[in-house]
Amino acid sequence: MVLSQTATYALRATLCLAEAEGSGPLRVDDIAEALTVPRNYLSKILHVLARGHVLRSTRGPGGGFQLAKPPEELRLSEIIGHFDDLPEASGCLLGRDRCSDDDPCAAHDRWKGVSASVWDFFDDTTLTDLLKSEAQEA
Amino acid sequence: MVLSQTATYALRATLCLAEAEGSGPLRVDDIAEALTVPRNYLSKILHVLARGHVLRSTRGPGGGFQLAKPPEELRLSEIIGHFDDLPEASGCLLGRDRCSDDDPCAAHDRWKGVSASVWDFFDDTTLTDLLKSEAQEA
DNA sequence: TCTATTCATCATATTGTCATGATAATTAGA
DNA sequence: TCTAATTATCATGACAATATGATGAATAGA
Repeated sequence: MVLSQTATYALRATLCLAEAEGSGPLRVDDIAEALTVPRNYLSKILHVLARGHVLRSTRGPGGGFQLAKPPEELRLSEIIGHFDDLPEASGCLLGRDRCSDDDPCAAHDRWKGVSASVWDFFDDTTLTDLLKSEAQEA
Repeated sequence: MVLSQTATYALRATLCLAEAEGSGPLRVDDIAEALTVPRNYLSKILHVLARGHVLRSTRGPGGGFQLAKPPEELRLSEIIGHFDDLPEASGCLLGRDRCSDDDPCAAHDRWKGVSASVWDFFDDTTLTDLLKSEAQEA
């Protein structure tokens, strides 16, 4: 997989919260059930996103998780970046510590463009973009 | 990192063997030292590549590893595919079991093109392509 | 203030990746 | 045939990612 299991869960959960935008917080239990994802594990993931100001959490009755900002402002990179190294940060394809235009590895020139297109995807796409695609289905 | 440590070692090792193309087999010890990579671990990796007909191994004095075919015919996908799931095979960004044009996830349409460009890179680039880039360096 | 609800956190288990060290099997050449 | 060289394989360990279960802390509402 391109993304870790953890990042995938995070993405699906925020997408789920984006769909429910405006109708109050969702409980971990409900999200976990909707996504068929381990409850406590998801809880920790959502907690990370809350600490990272992607979500807001409220405890007690009626509590749960909500998006911290409108879905059209939430880029996939903001979500995934809390769990996986994004291509931009993941550096050299051949694992060199430093690899730049000035000091390139054998793959640098060819890999650079591909790597950038992946980064651009994660950084340009918002939750709203994904919701739109979903709405277009069928 | 995009590639696992293991796949990175495999790629660097085959690149090393491509450079030495024609001058007889290289020993694991020498490759491991040249790449600063754990010896026994690399041994296992090279063994996998030999089983996968990417390399040929010969035991005993004067033995070692060589490419099983000329470097211009060896695509990165053939090497990496023995260790990592390539984007083509890694499926849905959101981790769905099945995700296709007919039954797409929310990210499918937008991710498809990016994913394909990554796959194309690994499947179109040969060891010779990388050696050429290296030669162009300063 | 009490209680039920809900997130937060801790302790632990499981699995896969990365890595090391020791030994077996094969082979070229003396 | 013997020996040294070299890959092949086995046993094991460290560590991170994934996952489970139990308990703590905060809060809305009675």
